[in-house]
Amino acid sequence: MSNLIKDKSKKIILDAALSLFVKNGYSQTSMDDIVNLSGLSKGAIYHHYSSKKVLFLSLIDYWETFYFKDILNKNISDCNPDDLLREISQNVVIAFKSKKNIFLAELEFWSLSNYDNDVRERIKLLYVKLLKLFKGIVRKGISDKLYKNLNVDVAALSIMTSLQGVIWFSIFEESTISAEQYLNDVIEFIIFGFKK
Amino acid sequence: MSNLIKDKSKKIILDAALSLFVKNGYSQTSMDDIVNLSGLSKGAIYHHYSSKKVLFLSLIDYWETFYFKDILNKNISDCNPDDLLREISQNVVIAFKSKKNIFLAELEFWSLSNYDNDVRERIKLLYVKLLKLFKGIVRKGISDKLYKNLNVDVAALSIMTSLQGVIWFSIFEESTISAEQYLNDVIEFIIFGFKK
DNA sequence: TATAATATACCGACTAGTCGGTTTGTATTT
DNA sequence: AAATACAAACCGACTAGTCGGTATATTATA
Repeated sequence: MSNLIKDKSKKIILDAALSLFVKNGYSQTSMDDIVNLSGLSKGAIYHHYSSKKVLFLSLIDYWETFYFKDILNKNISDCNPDDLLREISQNVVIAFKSKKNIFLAELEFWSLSNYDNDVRERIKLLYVKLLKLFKGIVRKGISDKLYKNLNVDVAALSIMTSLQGVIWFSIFEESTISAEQYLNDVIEFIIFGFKK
Repeated sequence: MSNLIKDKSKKIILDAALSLFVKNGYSQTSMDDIVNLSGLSKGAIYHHYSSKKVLFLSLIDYWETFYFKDILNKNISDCNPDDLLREISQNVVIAFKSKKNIFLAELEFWSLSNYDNDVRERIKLLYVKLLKLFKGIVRKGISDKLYKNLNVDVAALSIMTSLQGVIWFSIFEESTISAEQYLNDVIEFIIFGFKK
């Protein structure tokens, strides 16, 4: 059978698994749930993924390419750091508006990272990539004499935690302020703080 | 039987449950695990807590009084906003150093909030309290002409997300920077950003 | 004060059901 | 014919919650 059809089945399984894991959590989702939602059989799922955990780990890859490709592929060298940070923030806004699930998935990844080494190591990789990007931007800002002599590590972590604040919005909807407003304001706030 | 002995048993159960939920997660912790660690019987646990979920919800109260009492009882009126923010940050540092579990528990609470309304409403209460405190501090800073005319909601959320950044450290230990250093720096960074 | 009556705290075997994973079988493609 | 892709019945380990019963403490009564 062609790779296309094979990949199609895999995609069906991943889509079903992602939506169920996000909606009900990893442990509260049974393989039978995934069987029912995907329309495929248990045999089919175990043919493609050797265990529930392997399926979950594959989901992280799937999720990363789906969501983070826009952010991780930014080119630092020929860009204004301020605008790049605004752009990244906008990417998060767009992602939040179109697929709130993305951040709920991230929360699930965090949670499992706490008691599973394989998941933690996999997620760690992602944050190393993200922090590397943020550090690069901050360094460019400093060498361009745009930002003051910041502690690059702390600055990068501040960007990350601020952006990750949207997770909060994806769980606890707050009426007085929208996630978009928060992100737009907080990134300006950070940029201001970075300035000389 | 005296309330003292009754409360002692409850405390034993809560301590056992907290450490297990944090270590292995809610779903991955069985009532039998709690039976074994606490040394009490299943009957005893179900005598005090009608279900696993009720036990978990009680744990949130237990956790809140244990960790957040120092922070939530701050008095705003007669204090310098800058110093109060530093003090709160220090409370978080101390909590992190003495009991990393606190933040892993918070992560577990977040995760379950995602797919359980009762848990979400309970946790929401906590964040409303926290945000109210932060908003009060920011408002004081503004009226004291210490801070610029900030959007109070965004500023409060920025404080919260920055402090919650320590959760990241409790899962992914990063060698280049410590949680303490992060917290100390990020609170100064925020205070600086608030200034006129 | 002694005793009876009741309420609370606790024990642990048991049950009904769930879930991850296996096995066996079939259809399709190469 | 061999390998791949899938179907579905099945298995054994595990789990939340129950229940009949015991022990201990508190209150009522004589």
